[in-house]
Amino acid sequence: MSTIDFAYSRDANTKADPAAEIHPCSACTVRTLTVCAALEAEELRRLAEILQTTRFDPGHTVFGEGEPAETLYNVTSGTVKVYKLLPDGRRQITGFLLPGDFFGLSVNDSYAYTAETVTPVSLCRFPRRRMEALLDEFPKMQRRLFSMASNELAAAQDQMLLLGRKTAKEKICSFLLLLSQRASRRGHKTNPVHVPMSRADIADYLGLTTETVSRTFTQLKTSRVISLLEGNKVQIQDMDDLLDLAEGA
Amino acid sequence: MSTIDFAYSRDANTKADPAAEIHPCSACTVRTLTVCAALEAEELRRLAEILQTTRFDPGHTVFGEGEPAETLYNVTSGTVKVYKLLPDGRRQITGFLLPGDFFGLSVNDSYAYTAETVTPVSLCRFPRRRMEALLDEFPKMQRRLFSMASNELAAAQDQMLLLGRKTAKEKICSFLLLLSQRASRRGHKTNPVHVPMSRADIADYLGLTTETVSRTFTQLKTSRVISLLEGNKVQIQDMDDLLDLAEGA
DNA sequence: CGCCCACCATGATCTAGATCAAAGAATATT
DNA sequence: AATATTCTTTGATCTAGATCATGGTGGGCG
Repeated sequence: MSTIDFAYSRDANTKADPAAEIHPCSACTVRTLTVCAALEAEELRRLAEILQTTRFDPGHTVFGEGEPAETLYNVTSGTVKVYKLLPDGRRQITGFLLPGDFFGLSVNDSYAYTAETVTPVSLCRFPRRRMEALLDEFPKMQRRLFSMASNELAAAQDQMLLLGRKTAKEKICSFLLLLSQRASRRGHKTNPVHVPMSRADIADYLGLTTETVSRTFTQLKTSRVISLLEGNKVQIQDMDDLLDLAEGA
Repeated sequence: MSTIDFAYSRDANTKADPAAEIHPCSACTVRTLTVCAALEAEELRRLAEILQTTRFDPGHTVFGEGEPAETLYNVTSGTVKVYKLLPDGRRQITGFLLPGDFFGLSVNDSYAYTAETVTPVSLCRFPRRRMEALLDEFPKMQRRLFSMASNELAAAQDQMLLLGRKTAKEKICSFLLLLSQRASRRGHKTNPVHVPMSRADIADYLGLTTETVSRTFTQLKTSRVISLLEGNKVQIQDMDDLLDLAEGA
């Protein structure tokens, strides 16, 4: 959910084992190194000790809303969606997690949302109790975590503005812009931007229906704002155009 | 934005001076005491030193989006709204702050939203730099702040579900329920619940128009779910009813 | 006391986006 | 290669809530 600047950005290309197999996670250790940039060698060694990586297929539920929150996750590769449901099945996706993002943090004892993989995903697991112990020992990590939560909060407020007040077209443009910006922060190319999630997922993220998402994409394509490329890529024709469209300016 | 459980809950009834007058804030010191429950006497003394209280009239802008974030605020009495604007003036209120709530925290150097008073308000000010220094010294405060941010994040996700997927009726019912719950957590009576903000503010919080808010209130009144009392109070007839209506169950 | 002005309610109408329906297009399965 | 399955696009229609318009109401102030 939170995006962090990493000194490096390539993901672990370890041809990892099928779902649920577990092994130590060296890539994530490096990530964590950056997260806790100021940590001492000893502290890093201790952190690395508790890290494990797991690989999941698309459509796998990592954890469900209400389950006891025993693990903090970091995305090593792939995309994860987190969402909340209403009793009748209406769904709101509250975030897409990309490599480098953390999720599963909870101050209560249970998860407040469901987390599900969108693509094949590698996750680095931080057992909650051991993580908390580390936090007590190393205030710098605490601080970093707080700053991550604050960033997420700011993003959440942007999303509220989007959900409450933007039109369908503005929502789609904002979404593409967001993906592009996040790609840039992770050191990937921002244009064309990779859109790994389905129309239905985009709809549930933006408070729309799949039909409206689809129609809006064709509309943007027709008016030469974007073009749709092979492999779920979207080419943005004019970034400034898109920026204006995203804010209704 | 965040709600915290306080050992005590009555607000400072000090007949304070007109807008912008400043004096030491003893009530807030007590609040902060609870926030940092585990702090030592010396730590508390240091905190009390940096606190100041200011009183504002309704409709006063405490700070605007984009201004340098130099102060963290705690609501001593009254109600504050925080919102974001689109270039053409569309507004999304992202939260109402009640006594005990903090706002104005920013990891960046500028505020991400505008904060404006709804009722007469007393605010306790925490200068940012001195606050940060204290946080460095006392990790427990850092921890408490993190937990507050996490709670706010969970609330933000609930609000996204509301904005993206709920009907007007469900939104209004959820809103009343939220006010009631927050009143309860602050040790006030939960029914009838005090609704200090205008229809327009409620509309901008729920992603509706004033007309729809008004219509929905009368609709709920007609169907005997609530009744509107004197002094901006709303009597909830059946709490369970309301809870079902809020989730579309 | 009564006038004003901002808030609130309610009616009439409109429309963005939902819903319903069905035909392509892509991907997986046998 | 043929077939099932799921995702996407597009069309036709409907509707919740927006917009436009107007009158009611209550609290502040001369």
